Formats: sequence, structure tokens, C-alpha cells
Amino acid sequence: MVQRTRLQDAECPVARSLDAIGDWWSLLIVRDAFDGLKRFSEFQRNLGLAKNILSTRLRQLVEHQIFELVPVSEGSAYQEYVLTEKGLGLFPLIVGLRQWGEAFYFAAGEAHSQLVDRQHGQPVKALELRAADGRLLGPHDCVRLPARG
Amino acid sequence: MVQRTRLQDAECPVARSLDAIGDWWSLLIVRDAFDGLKRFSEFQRNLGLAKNILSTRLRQLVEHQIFELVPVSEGSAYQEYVLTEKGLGLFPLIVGLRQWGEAFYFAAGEAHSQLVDRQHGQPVKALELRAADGRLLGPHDCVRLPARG
DNA sequence: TCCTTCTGGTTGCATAATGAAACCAGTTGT
DNA sequence: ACAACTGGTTTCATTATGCAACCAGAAGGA
Repeated sequence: MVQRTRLQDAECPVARSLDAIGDWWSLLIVRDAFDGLKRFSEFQRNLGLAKNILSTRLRQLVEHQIFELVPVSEGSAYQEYVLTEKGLGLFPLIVGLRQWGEAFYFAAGEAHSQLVDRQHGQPVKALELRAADGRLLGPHDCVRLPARG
Repeated sequence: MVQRTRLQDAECPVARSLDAIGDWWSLLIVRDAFDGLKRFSEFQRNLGLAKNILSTRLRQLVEHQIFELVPVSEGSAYQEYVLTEKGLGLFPLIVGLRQWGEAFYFAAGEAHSQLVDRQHGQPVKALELRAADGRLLGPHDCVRLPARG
């Protein structure tokens, strides 16, 4: 069993998320899926991780219903891994990782892959957190309320 | 050395981010820091992880300049861990983890801690990704362009 | 001052996860 | 029919994790 449950704060959504996708490879696999990769061998080639590890990770991701196994074409014995709605829900997270990396791990003029709006080819804006009334919120403008119970 | 560099895609900001904070505990430590925790013993008590592991993680996070060690008060021998600007930059990511967890790992009426706007005590809105012109963007509205080089 | 507790670790050792390479059965292409 | 590809599993060595014990310096109390 790879997933250790961090029971101490099982009531925290952050902890539950990390229990599902908080390991070294899962989010990179999901990122590749957003880039259109679907097959076992594609992930393996692109990430360069051992096949047994990939096998384990994909199985867990399927168990968590982040990926779904669907036949490549009707009648084919081969299957491909496609993101479910839940998996697609990870999009903001991947974008968040990307934007933080861009901001802090690249030198000024250093080239990196870029996420652009498909319609106009323009770079996307930074993710923003807003209040119910639309005000932009930073880390200090929020508080975490413990679960009522 | 805990950090293995995933050289295959070192040009990808997502990979660089995960190299820094992609392990089991780092983001939970950062989450706790956003909740106001600062001292070694506070993190240890709240997360329930072994002290040697916490020690290693905090050292790495300081090396990565996500935390900064500052004296508890002037002249004190004790120090506390406070988030740098770079560390504060992880806020959208933590929020993303939280919102995804809320959406997919909690039953309908299940209680969980909640992130609210400090001014009005209202729950914050879901993170949104927008195009340069302000259009809301989903996973299928974006493309990743490889680094030009 | 002496004694005790708290803090922030380190060290050793057992256990669990990771990774490289070899191997393999079923499928597809020629 | 044959060769190559796909999607794995197995074995084994290496590495990380976690628990418990230990420890030095600081703070607090009598």
C-alpha cells in the first residue's frame, strides 16, 4: 500500500487530495494526460520512469477514478488512459504548479514551455482567488475555519 | 539527497515545481504555515510526522527559500520558520488542492474545514483560469507550447 | 544555584517504497 | 509465419521513511 492515510487531519481537504495525488509521479502523469498522452508506453517514454512504477501509479489513479481505462477503438484489446471529470478537475492545480515554477524556477530570459489560450494563442493569466463579491484575495485575506462539528 | 531531478523534462515548470515541493509532506507543512504555524514543535505536533523527517523537510524548504529562519524575538536563541515571498506564492496551489479535495473527497453534507474571506467570513470562490482577454478557460481551451529553442 | 522541563534536533535500526533490468504472454503488422 | 510492439510482472539492489532513544542548550521555578 502506497497511500498512507494521514489520519491526524483527515478532515482537511488538502490532506485528502495529497493522499490521492501527492506522490512523486502522479501529477506528472496527469500533466502529460492534459497534453494528450494516453497510452502506457507514451507515459513511460515521456517520463522515463520504470515500468513497474508507472504500472502501480496508473492502477492507483484508476482506482481513484482520476483516469478511466477505455478501449483504444471498438474491439481493440489495447486500452488507453483518459481523464475522468475528477481528473479534469486537477487542471487548476497543474496550472498552479506551472505558474509557480515559471515565477520562481526560471531565469529572466530562460525558455520554457508555455500554456496558451487555444483561441488566440496568448499566454493565460495567472490564477486568481476571489471572494464571493469578486475581490481579489491574497494569502493574508483568508482564514481557514475548522470543521464545525 | 531526496530530490531526484526528473531531467527528462527539466524544461517544464511543472516538473521543476514538483522537484521542490512534490513530496509527501512539504505541501502539508506549507499549508500549516498558511494557518499560522511557525515552530518546529507546532508542525510536529500538528502533522504527527517523525522529527527526523520534519527536520529534513524543513531544511530542504529553507534551502529552496520557501521558508526563512528568523529569531522568535530579538536576542532569542530559538527560531521560527516563516514563509518567504516564494513560499507565499504557493497559496493558489494549496487552495487548488483544497478545492479539488472538497469537490471529490467529501460526501454531500460532510463537514470539513473551510477557507473564508477574512472580511466577510464568506467562503471563497473557486479558482479560475482566464485568458488574456478575460474569458474563462477550461482544460480543453488551452494548449501547451513546447519551449522555443 | 539546582533541578526540571521544553525545544530542536541527531543517531541507529527496521521496514517500506523506488528503480533498473530481465522476462513474458498476447497483439499487431508484414 | 515471423518479428516487433504493448503492457505489463518479477527479482533484486538501493533509497527513503518512520519509530524510538538519546542529547545539548535554553527557559522557568524554588
